[in-house]
Amino acid sequence: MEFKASILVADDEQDILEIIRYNLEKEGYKVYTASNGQQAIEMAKQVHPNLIILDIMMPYKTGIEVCNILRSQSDFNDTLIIFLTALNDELSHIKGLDSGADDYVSKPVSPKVLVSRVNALLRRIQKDGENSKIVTVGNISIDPEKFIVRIADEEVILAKKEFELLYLLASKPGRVFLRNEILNLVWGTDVIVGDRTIDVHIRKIRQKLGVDCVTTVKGVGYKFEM
Amino acid sequence: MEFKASILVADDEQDILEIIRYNLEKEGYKVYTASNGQQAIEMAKQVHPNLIILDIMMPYKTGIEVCNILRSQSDFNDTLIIFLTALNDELSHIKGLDSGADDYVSKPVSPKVLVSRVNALLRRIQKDGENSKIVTVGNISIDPEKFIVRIADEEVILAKKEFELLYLLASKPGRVFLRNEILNLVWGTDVIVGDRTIDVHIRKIRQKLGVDCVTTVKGVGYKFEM
DNA sequence: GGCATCCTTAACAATTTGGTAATTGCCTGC
DNA sequence: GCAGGCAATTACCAAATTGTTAAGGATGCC
Repeated sequence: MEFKASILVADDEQDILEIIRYNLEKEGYKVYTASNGQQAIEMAKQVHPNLIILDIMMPYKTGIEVCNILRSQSDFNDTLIIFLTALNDELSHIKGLDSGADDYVSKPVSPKVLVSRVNALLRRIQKDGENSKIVTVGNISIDPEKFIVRIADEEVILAKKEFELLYLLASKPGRVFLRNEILNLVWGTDVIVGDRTIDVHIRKIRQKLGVDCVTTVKGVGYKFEM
Repeated sequence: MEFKASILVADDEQDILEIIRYNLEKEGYKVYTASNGQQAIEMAKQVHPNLIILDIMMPYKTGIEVCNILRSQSDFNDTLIIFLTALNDELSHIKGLDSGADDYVSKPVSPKVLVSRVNALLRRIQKDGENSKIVTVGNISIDPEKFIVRIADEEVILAKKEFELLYLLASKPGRVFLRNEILNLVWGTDVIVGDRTIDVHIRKIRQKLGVDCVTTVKGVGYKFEM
């Protein structure tokens, strides 16, 4: 990934927009902007940013309205939202947070403070990405960076697709992945492969690993378990 | 779980500690307290709270020191930290957030605002728990993600239709499902199957589970109960 | 170019599942 | 006690699903 994360900033004051953009880009974020509530919603749907900074007082739709609309869509469950506002009264502070925002910052705010808060919020989701490294289940460990699978310190070489498939299953041991899920997550949505393809790869994995850790759930999918 | 989440509050002013405790407990949180930095660390290691509220100015160890110590241990990777302080200058604000805290609140702060911020932070981790659609009734647990039925830790393997049927019944224990309802919900409206089909599946479930938890309501339907 | 590996597909075997029909058993009302 | 209605049981078959194997095209590496 080229950028640390993507951020959508919505404010009707052009100056503020630019100041924030400058500071966030300096930190390595990809920044999108919108200058009113309606535009913010449209932009959010298009670019699906990791975090959205919303001014509350905006034309067409207030930040709170935007927040409510986005929060009602499951696509934006994981999107972080920060309110930015000149209102400093306690009530709107609470209202903002309770409407599903993750943070609330009062204007005037120094760019540095804002950046710090953005970093603090994004630190959590970034960690998830980083952590998805080595998976260890029982005496099997899978290292996606080194592309190595080890069973009791014995290295096993898997082909790319086999590896991706195994890694997916092992990332949530016990959980059943539907054939469709597997296709989407390993092959992607735009590639169409025959039904037997998955089976053949599963077979090779089972064969190469020697251990029986991939279980078939007929009519449903496959799962990884020791 | 009895409590929504557990929170450790560390502050050297007893009054503040009590006010915060009162307000958080009112919200349904389990609250632990510590009155200096050292104590906060010890307490954190013992109770592993979901969130820690740290006053910055404390004897023995400042909040920032506590934060750094805890953050350096992987056990506390997922622990949320909020700084609470009278210092309102920008520098400590940034320093606090950059040292790995998740939020920073300046004193004097109204309890309501603090509670809102706590809620906002915890909302994210609580969601993870909700996702588990595991149904548990008595000593039977049904996990649709892992496609597993457990009776007193004994795994039972059910076929797809059997599983779906059992999951439906168990999702509302005690409630009677009409044969028609069952057909619609498990088989769908467009598939037509004979009347005896349900019985046969029910029989297989009873047989495999070994426990008599599916009750027939003659002329009406079936229900799940222990 | 030649070789090896990987990915996919096709064909067939093996297995499991879901559904049906026939029979039996149980309860209820008469 | 008997008939009727409904559910339980059993055995069986067809359909759906997966396992296995082999083969061909694609790709990359000497």
